[in-house]
Amino acid sequence: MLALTRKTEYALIAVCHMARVGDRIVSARDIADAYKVPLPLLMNVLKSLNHCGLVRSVRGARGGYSLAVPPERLSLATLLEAVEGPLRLVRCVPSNGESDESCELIGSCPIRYPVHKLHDKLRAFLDNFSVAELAFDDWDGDARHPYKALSVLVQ
Amino acid sequence: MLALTRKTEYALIAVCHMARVGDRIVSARDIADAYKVPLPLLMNVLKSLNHCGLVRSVRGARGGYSLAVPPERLSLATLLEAVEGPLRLVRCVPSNGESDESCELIGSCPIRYPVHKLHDKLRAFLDNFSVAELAFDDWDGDARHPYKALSVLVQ
DNA sequence: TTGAAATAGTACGTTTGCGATGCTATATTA
DNA sequence: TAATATAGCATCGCAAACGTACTATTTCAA
Repeated sequence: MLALTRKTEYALIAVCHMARVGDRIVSARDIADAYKVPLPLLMNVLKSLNHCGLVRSVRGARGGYSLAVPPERLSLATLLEAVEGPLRLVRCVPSNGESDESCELIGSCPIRYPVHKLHDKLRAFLDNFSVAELAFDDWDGDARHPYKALSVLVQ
Repeated sequence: MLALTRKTEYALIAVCHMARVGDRIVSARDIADAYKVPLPLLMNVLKSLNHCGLVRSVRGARGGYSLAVPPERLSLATLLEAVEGPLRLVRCVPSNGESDESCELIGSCPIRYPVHKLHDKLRAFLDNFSVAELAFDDWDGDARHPYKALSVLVQ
């Protein structure tokens, strides 16, 4: 439906939070409590992110997570693929050299080329949208805005 | 999963075909046969498009469909919404004045503003991508390309 | 006038993937 | 050694996507 999944929403929240606190280690519980995100789901997401090397994890008491990649260099495309798997607008796009899962129209599909072009444009769009852009957005000077308040709290 | 549904794929095929043949009326069967699209599903999609006024329908024998909007002025956003319903990247985006379905974080959500910004950018991207751009793409001069061949057939 | 072709509308069954939960194992700190 | 936190599974329910079916209506053409 061309919508983000909840996993991605949780990932965005977590990653933005980590971007804002810098190198400090934050536990999944901290994030879950702060943003009212269900803890078990958030943990699942963070496991995925860790598995892909986007965050570093520290086990044990006082453990937690921190970004393994500078937020300016972490694209939405990378984040999405870490959580939702290969990004493919339509099935016939061979994402990352994966299986074509060709739609039996292959070779004669009337929209194959243009749809691939569309896919590439969307991909480029997500490639160029960094987590930093999300986390450190300027809030048009509205000091009452919650993130503004948060950014003061956090550093 | 940030992917198009099959309904949308079928809609893209149908609409691109209609854009290429101009004002001629084509039946669902014609399109289904030409592109090996399952006829019943294609008909469902065309019904939706007709319901939204994007195509004109002619009933009865020799009936069929034709575009009701010039392809240059038919955006992907419009097409998507006709087939898949309101376009909302995340649930908390009140698309078209519809219900918020607020995520109980409303007012304190840390990524609300930036995600809305992302949503707006994606929206703009789809608003500015016309069906004509898909249907009449230049195929980099590859005359053997199937659409190229089709375009010769068709006008 | 009648049959064939085509769309209109709606309803229903099936499958898939997401959302959510639970459990055990492992590592670290106090 | 107890508490805290992540790692890695595995499973289950449900909503949405996917596909199918049926009847009604309209139009053309023989």
